[in-house]
Amino acid sequence: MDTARNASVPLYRRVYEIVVQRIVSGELRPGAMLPSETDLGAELGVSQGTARKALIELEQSGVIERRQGRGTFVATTTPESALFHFFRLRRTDGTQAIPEPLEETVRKRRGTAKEVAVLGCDKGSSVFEIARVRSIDGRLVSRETSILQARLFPGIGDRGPLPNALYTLYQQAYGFAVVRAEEKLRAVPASEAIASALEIAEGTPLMEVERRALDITGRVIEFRLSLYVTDDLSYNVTLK
Amino acid sequence: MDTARNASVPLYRRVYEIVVQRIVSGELRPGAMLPSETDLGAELGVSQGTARKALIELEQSGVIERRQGRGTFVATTTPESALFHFFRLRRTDGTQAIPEPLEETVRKRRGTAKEVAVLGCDKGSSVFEIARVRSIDGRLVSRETSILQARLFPGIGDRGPLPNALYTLYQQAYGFAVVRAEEKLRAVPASEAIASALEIAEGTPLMEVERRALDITGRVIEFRLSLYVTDDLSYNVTLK
DNA sequence: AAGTGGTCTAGACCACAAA
DNA sequence: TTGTGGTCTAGACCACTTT
Repeated sequence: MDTARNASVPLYRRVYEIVVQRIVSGELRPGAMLPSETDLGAELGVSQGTARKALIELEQSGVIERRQGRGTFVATTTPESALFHFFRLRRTDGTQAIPEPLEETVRKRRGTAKEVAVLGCDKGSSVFEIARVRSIDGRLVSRETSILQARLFPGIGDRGPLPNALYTLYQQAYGFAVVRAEEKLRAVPASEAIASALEIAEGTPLMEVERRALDITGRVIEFRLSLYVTDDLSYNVTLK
Repeated sequence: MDTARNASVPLYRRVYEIVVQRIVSGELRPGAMLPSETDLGAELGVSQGTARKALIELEQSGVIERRQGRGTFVATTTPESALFHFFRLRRTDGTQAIPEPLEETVRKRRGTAKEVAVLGCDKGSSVFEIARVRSIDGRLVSRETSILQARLFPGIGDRGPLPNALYTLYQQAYGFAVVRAEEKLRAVPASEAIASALEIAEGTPLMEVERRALDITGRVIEFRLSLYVTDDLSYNVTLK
């Protein structure tokens, strides 16, 4: 911890950034165990308490997971957590609904102006478009369209059927862990195309969710537009 | 800190609960200054570091606010923070929209079965129903219906026009601070009554938000059903 | 100058999980 | 038994705000 000048940035913050760098660089992969508080502190020349504070903040950011007696590990996006953490639909009785993918198309094309702006890539860049229709309890409930930078996800179109939880695939096959998502929700009428895809009447109210999925560094990994039929379902949020 | 037995609950957690009790009991009112870390620790017989940990968690819960050099204060629901913290609508360009109340009716009646269940009061209890229509940028955008236990909000119907930010009123006039809200969102068609109230076509897709507003102790203070026109607006959320 | 929260240290002990 | 995270202490010093 002696290379950087002070600049009034707290020591524990530097420790935080160093650990993030190790994860981003691939030195620490998802699921890997971190050094203990004592060892990390010794290695970086800070006290155990300072290393601990950094680890606690990393845990609160969702970057790592800590378990008493076991150790500290780089957070893993399991299929379950990825699917349910960012999937907010519940049945009206409050129970978790499990969405099953039914149809899926993947194609590569040039990104629209909005898409490249959101993804932060150059104008004219290629993107992958993953479109899926999903059902819950045997009823068609959603159409989702995910846009990815083609440069970051080579060959994602040649893998055959994609898993239910795309975020697990992003992490395991491409090393991008989604830790945050920003969403904009609106109520919109079903267009003719959507209505036929979801077998509902044209004009049926749908919940439109525009999502930006971000990695540790704040980069937009995926830009997704979802449409949900909320007859028997609701989108649940807690504000604090 | 010597009265309670250990029971494996951390000391800082007890400090946390003691401070919450002082706020709930009215001993510490919103805006009041708390003792310093050192004084609080000395008073309760714990170290400054332990008192500090409790205060940090209280701050993360939104119960208190801390400012270096100034002190620690019971969180105040200002009209601005109350209005914007739990009001998630933004214009499509992302700028904050300011909702203006247009019409307002307050009436007292028996709570429905669902209402008394949500509010946790006895069957047949009286409730206040506050219905409001709001506009943004001169356009009608929402109809909100808030349900309150009449027992907890005496005379709220006799105050004349209510302020834009109801949560500030709840806190300042009745001592209930809303610190958390749980919401269920759906897309629904406008009924005939709603359509005429909001001057839109019947069947127009609306965003329906069912909110439970909770105080520190987790009690439901208000049960609110809102309907929003999301033509030019979106409901913004960040998932972490 | 005095008082506050913010950072950092060094060490002790407890609770939990795995070998 | 060993190693991990979790709690708690006592004290030092820094940064910020107010008087």
